[in-house]
Amino acid sequence: MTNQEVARVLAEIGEYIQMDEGLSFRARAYDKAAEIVGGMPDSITELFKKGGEDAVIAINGIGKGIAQTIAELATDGASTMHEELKRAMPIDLSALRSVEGLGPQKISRLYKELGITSLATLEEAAKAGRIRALSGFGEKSEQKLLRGVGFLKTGTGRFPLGDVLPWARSVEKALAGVRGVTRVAIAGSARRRRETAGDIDFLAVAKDSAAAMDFFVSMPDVTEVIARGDTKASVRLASGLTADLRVVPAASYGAALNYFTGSRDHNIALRQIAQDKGLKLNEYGLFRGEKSVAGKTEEGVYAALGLPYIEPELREMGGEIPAALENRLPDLVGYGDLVGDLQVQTSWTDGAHTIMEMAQAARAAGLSYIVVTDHTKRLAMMGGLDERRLALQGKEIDEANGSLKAQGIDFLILKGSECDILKDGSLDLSDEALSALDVVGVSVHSYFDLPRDEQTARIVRAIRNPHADILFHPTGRKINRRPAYDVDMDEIIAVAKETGTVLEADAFPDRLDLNAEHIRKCMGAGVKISIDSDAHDKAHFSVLEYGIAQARRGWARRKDVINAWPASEMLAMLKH
DNA sequence: GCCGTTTTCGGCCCGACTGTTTTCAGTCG
Repeated sequence: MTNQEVARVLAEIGEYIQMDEGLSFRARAYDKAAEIVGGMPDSITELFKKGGEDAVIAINGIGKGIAQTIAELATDGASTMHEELKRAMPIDLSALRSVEGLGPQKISRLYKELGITSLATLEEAAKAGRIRALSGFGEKSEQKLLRGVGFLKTGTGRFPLGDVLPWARSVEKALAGVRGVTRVAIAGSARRRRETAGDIDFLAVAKDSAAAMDFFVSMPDVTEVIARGDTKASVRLASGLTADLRVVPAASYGAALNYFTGSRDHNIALRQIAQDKGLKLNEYGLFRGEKSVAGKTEEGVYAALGLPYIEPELREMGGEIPAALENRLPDLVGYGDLVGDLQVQTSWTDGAHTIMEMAQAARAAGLSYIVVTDHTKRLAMMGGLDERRLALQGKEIDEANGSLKAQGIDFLILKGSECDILKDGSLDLSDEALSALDVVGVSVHSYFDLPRDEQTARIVRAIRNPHADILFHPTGRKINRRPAYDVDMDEIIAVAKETGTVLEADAFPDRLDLNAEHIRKCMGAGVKISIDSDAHDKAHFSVLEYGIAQARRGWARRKDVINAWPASEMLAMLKH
């Protein structure tokens, strides 16, 4: 069983408990355990198999009771408690739970009093007007549930950050122009730069919140106002995305920004620290009794808690609190730190622009070198380069460099390749052709369905090729389109460490491959990464930001990222 | 159900909004 599956069972048990007890501490314990297991980098069932129940109990937040459930899941693939709860109430809990406004207690009543077990039976009952008859429910709740079901049927989940951040920034700018608004910020998971967003949170400071609220609920793409109070509004957009706005006084800006940035668990940990110091932390500030101790700035809040400032990308309860307490937070790679781009395609294959056009665009984006990495012949559909055309391209690069130099422009175009990894792990170009290149990237574009062992062995063979410098988009996943191929990344990382191979963090918003967790593993193993745009168009250098964000989420420092180094140092590293 | 250099018992994060209430429960983040 995967950690996600175990987490789901634990969370469902927690929800069932909530049906009877409300959000009791027992229910919370299951909820919390689900969060912990879901966020663990290593397999909980493997941990149990190796270390027994004791190893599981050693995890903070998991005690004897929940460890027993985990033990059952690891050995039988099922938990008696969970099975009994499901038997007593055979409902599609996760589907019903995803309806806006429907929580455990209402779900329980709908089942007991109307026999509602699924989205279909919920919709039927609502349409027949049977829900409004229940005490505590009314016509409005019934309509809201109906809208909720309708929304789920249109089926949208989380949106790639690259799709929503530009929109969020435009709203941020517009909000800043609303009368009375003195500060605006994007908060939530978008500020933490999670690779996808389910909603977007905005925070504003305004003397009079009404104008900001009015603006927010009447933006052109709002299709539904879910809530609108004095200080908080929530809307649904045509795209399916939800957006929240919260307005706070200036004195609370830092505390509120911290609160609305999350993650939820990070906030809970901070409040725990506050509590231990006899303080109370909420979105309005940090208080000792009635007296405000901090709250105007985020830095001030952290400082008053005895912590250095923690960057939003780290606020995921991935060890940032202990690291902060011990003053060993990483000095993260910065958004302006990249000086080169090691994966760029041109019109020689499937790119839209010429080598020189891409070089000029990269320079305009603040870079001082690029590596031209067109596809190779195996990708015939894209006009992949064979050895002969690659040599011709090399001549064009020499000429382009000469022309830049003649104009006194300090910019370097390097020769490279996105060389295809064939089914058996051999490379698509001859050793002779590869040895003429400055940087050799290798990548998988076929046979995604190989068994795990075979896929891993194939990629290992490719990166063991002495010419291979970088493994491009190592897992092949495309967000919301296809999962990663089945590959043992721990093994790949171990071999990369041994061979000095660099692993790429492809910055393209639908790839973000490596993801933050894998980058974190690379950091742990001492494997270097490159953050590349995978640009196919002049406009694509802007996506580097998303790759940097994921690298920061993976605790990468500037010195861990080879294209944050000058070209000479980067090349010296690749050639050992 | 989990946890503990103040505790093995008695705590456990905190507040806004909605709808149905007539003082609050449920949900959400």
